[in-house]
Amino acid sequence: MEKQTVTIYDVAREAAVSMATVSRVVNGNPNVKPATRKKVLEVIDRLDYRPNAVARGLASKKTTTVGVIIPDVTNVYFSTLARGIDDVATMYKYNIILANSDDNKEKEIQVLNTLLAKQVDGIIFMGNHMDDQLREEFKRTRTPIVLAGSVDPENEVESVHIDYVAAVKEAVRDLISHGNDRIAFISGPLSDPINGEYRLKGYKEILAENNIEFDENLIFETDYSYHAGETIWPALAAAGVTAAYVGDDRLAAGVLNSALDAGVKVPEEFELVTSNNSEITQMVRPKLSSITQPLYDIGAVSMRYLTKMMNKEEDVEEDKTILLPYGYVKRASTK
Amino acid sequence: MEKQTVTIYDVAREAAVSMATVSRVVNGNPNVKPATRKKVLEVIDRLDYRPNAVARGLASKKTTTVGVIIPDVTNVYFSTLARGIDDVATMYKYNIILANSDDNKEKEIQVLNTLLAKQVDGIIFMGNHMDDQLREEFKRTRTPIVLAGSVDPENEVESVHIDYVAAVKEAVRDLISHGNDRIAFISGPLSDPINGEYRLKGYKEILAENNIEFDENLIFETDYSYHAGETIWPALAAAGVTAAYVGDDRLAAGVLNSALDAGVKVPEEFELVTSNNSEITQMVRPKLSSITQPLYDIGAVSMRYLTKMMNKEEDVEEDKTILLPYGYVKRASTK
DNA sequence: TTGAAAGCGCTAACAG
DNA sequence: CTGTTAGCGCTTTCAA
Repeated sequence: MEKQTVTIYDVAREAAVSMATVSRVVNGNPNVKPATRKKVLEVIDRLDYRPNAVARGLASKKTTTVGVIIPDVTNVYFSTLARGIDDVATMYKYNIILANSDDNKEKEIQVLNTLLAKQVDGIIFMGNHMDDQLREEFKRTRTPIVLAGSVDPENEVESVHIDYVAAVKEAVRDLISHGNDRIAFISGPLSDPINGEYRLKGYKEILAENNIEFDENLIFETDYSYHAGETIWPALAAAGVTAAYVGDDRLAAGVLNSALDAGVKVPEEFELVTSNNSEITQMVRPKLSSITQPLYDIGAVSMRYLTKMMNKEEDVEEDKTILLPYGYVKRASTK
Repeated sequence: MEKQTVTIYDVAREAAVSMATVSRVVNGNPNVKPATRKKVLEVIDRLDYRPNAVARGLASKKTTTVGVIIPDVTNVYFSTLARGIDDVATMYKYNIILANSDDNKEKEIQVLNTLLAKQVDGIIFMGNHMDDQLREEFKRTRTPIVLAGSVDPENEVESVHIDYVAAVKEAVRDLISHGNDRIAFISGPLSDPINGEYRLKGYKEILAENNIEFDENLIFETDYSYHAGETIWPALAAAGVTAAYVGDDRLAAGVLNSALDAGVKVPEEFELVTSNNSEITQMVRPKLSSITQPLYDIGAVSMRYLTKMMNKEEDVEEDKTILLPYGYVKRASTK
């Protein structure tokens, strides 16, 4: 039992054909006489030959692997996207190199470069903020890139996500319809376009449509953690809030428990809706009303989109951004 | 802007040195005169040269990427392990190819083979059951493999995890100390050694030590989902259970809510402890008492262990399994 | 300290 | 339908 590395050459010799022929049968090229194919296949089986993907990649300039940049796998929002990505990647015979970026600019760029060095055929990027530097890096490469569940305000790089503005409007509209007029907007960093531009825009719009004055004191900017929400109630109470829209489920669970632990009745005295409809929304009591997003599908569609770009398929979308449908489910955290 | 692929050859020409020299500076080989190194570095920078990792891999037979087989990234238990793995992988300049297996034997084997075809330098496997077939596949390859948070009952392949038997004993002991003598054991498939062998063993042992007769009707075998727990209360009630040990947090959240929704008082009428101390345990009310496992560390240590094996370091552990410390935190779900 | 040259294992024209 | 022949871009002896 030694460093037995069976190569295509060994197979060719044993089968008494050329390497080219072996290559053909391995790659399913139809131009091979059935008899020879059978013979080669037998030898491959007998020798337990396994094509070396690295050599293949070097020769063909295709690695059948795509890079996936993710802020943190540990966050269900992203891991769900990742699952969708991996599933369709597998479907199309691709593998995924997963790299955590912590949403950190330096890491993102550095990871991007090592992915490129590894010659990935494409890249799926998930992140909360796309800035100019990153956009520049993206433009420097000819490797296709698509953003999954993330937005590029400049709309220069292809992306797939939901219509955040409309979704937030729908959620807040529900709150307004119950008579609330002091509704908190609680989200992660407003510097993330998804919060500061889209969601906030939806929030403001629906307020305006209902003649409710926008009050800056009702905007609560935190991070995405459960912990951030856990201690927020006093601030909400001080602002005279009776309802809240929250941009992240874990954060929402924190907000909910924070209110509950303070003796507040939900939804009687305080209503809240969250944004991702992850399992968490149903594990807490009362269950959380939430915007629903087809996270798995966003990942899946992103990857599908990427395959089209990698194969230079003709029918790539005219528009660079694909919008998937969102929904809204009412549960016990709202009246 | 064309297919500009700058190769090591271009750099060599521009810098008026040989490819070998360029290779040396790129790889930090000390045998290069500072002056030449500087010159080469300048050209590299000017040409924006980026070494092709695939070519490198073919020539050196090292890809600096490791394969990670995971049942489902979407599960925090595993994604936390994965995060630990990725972080130390990055630290050691490795990248990770992440592949979901759904705990499915065929997929596992198939994924293993494509990983091997891609010439990964090592593999980290996470899965609930190691069977003979898989073990055979593992033994066929010379690529180092370590199990993270998973066990090989035969102890033939290296692994890192906690002492499940002892951990369960501690958790159940707490329940017993509160006077409970009809304690349910709720877990995923008993065919998974971690449940059927280790945890169950701990459960039986501590029962025996306290002269409590083992009752098979108190064993509830389900899957790992939240949903599975959500409907379990009637069965528990029928069995006259007053406490339960649960093998998975999501499952535990389901069990808890199932009891709560049936009007049962926790912990007054029903106590329960769970196993992974994920964030979920603190999001539900009452918060769940739980065994604590250093999940991130298990991932990190696994990867560190793997690097040692890949570098054939001398001081690889004598024993094939590394046990990390566990803990137990009491919260409101137990008296 | 540096260079020449032989591969690594496979694909992809190009002939035949 | 099959074989020949170049590489793909880099590492790695072996000499110098």
